Amino acid sequence: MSDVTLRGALDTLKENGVRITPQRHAILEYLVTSKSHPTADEIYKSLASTFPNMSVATVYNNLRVFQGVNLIKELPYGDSSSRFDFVTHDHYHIICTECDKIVDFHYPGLEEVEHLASHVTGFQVNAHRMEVYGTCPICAGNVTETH
Amino acid sequence: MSDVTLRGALDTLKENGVRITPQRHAILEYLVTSKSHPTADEIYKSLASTFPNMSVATVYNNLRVFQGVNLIKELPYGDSSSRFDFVTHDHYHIICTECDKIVDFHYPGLEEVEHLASHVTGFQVNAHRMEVYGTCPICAGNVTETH
DNA sequence: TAAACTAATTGTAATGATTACAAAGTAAGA
DNA sequence: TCTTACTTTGTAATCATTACAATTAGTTTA
Ligand SMILES: [Mn+2]
Ligand SMILES: [Mn+2]
Ligand SMILES: [Zn+2]
Ligand SMILES: [Zn+2]
Repeated sequence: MSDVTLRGALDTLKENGVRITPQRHAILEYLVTSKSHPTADEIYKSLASTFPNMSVATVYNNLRVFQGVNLIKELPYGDSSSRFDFVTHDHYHIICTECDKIVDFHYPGLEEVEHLASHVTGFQVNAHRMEVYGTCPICAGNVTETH
Repeated sequence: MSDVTLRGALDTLKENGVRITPQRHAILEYLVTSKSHPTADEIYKSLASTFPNMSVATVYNNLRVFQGVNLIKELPYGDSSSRFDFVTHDHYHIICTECDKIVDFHYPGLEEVEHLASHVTGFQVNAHRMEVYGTCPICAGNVTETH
């Protein structure tokens, strides 16, 4: 099924006239299959064995290309490096402030907030971002490690 | 009235055993009176005339001290520098993606999202962040400049 | 196909915000 | 006063990201 997702992503590139190079294919595949939210450096390091000569600049370049055609979203964080999320459907993130784990969750209906914000500020609204912070079950000690 | 706010902030420092140095007083005053969301560098530059010898490290150090006693909040952004918000009451931000203007707005009741997130992920929830992005009236050209 | 043009990658230097750290200064207590 | 902890300062280091020039690869044109 992530096979299908990858194929769809490659189609999107084609439709937008973006060449599918081996590097792009590999970066995209990594984003789709690793269901995590990797940093540019994580992608770079993970592909180093397959592409020993790939430049870190190539990773950044192509992450920007992918953002340009809405295949991925950047999650910028102030202190550390940005993380990248392959876009399937809209969702939010909850982040453990102890171990930095990021978990997806769904919540409907924050368009209401967008409307209100637009109404009281006069802005034209395009998007919003929302993140919940807390402690994950493992860090909270509520869960016995699997053995 | 921002006089009162500043005095309250200084009290908070005292209560927490944090010394009130001239630099701390000035940085805090700047945060309270400028109702904006300044960067560390903006604070540093604005106080340069009064404190020609103040180090930029002092600004960062004290911004962290103020965060420690919940007087201010950091708004980290991936690409550019963090902005700092003097904490009065809870509110959200709407940000113009053209000119980077930040405007406060209020919205009640996102505790519901926290609850749901906690329920579906098992996290203990502490906080959330939410920002709306769009185009401000001036950048959208809906407003004639004041003259 | 060869030449010409365009897009993509690479390597490396530069940028810029933030932090680390050591030295010097300042307040406070015994 | 002596001692200790706290604070500031100046500067070097860090680290993610970007800029840029050179090289390579792909595509179009003749
Ligand atoms: Mn996600
Ligand atoms: Mn604010
Ligand atoms: Zn955790
Ligand atoms: Zn604007």
